[in-house]
Amino acid sequence: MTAPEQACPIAPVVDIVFSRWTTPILWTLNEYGTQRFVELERRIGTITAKVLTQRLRQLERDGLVVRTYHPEVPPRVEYEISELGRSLAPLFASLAEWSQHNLAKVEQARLRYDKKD
Amino acid sequence: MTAPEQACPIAPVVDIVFSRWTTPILWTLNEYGTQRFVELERRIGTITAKVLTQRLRQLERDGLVVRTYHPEVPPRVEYEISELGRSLAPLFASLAEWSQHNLAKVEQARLRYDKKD
DNA sequence: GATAGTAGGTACCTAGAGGAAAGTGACTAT
DNA sequence: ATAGTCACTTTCCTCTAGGTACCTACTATC
Repeated sequence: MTAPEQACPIAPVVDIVFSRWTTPILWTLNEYGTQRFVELERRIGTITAKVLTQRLRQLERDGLVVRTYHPEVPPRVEYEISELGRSLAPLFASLAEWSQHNLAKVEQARLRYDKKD
Repeated sequence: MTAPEQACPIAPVVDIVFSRWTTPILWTLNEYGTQRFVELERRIGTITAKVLTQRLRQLERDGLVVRTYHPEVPPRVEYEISELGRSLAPLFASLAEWSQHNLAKVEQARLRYDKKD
């Protein structure tokens, strides 16, 4: 299901970086630094523990997040953004800037489209 | 289903720009210029007509794509990227560059992760 | 009469993503 | 003895994105 985008050279990186929940997780880790599981869970708010686990595993596998397990009681696990993950920061900043300048235009386009017809 | 990401200021723009199939469509329109429906369909390859229609409508509604209908027989419809859509070009270029430098690192991280354990 | 091309629309069906809720294990605090 | 904490895991359920197949209207071609 990931194959179809041979027409687009950025498709693979989009799959990795912009799949569901990855940007809130990476953003939060980059913004607030190293965090434990429940901290992430609370800050992101509406994500369920199961999905958060899945996404963190995927991000760890892709090398964007570093997971450190401390075998204490109760267990403690810390997540931090990796160097590779941090290399996405300027990209995210560009996105935020585009958003600031152009999100309103998208809204206006939607209003126009929905009004007529 | 779009609400949960209040923790992340780029979440709205990610929803608009990086939802499924949008990058291949925008990329193709930007690369090859104005095109008809079947041209897009063939170039992207594995997309079905129904989904392509859905995505094009969404992109048109968001103001990223301009649709021009010529009431001839047989009907002719042309799609082109809008100015707002073109404003994404530098962003896509940054993504392509990140991809060139770091996609291999993601691959290596995956190999490491899958090997141990 | 049959077929193909054009740009879709519509109805039906299925696979998979994601949510809700409960369980786990080992220890601590009350 | 009970409840609570942490970081999940597991089971069950729902919902929707996307696929398949067929339909439209009109013309040209064989």
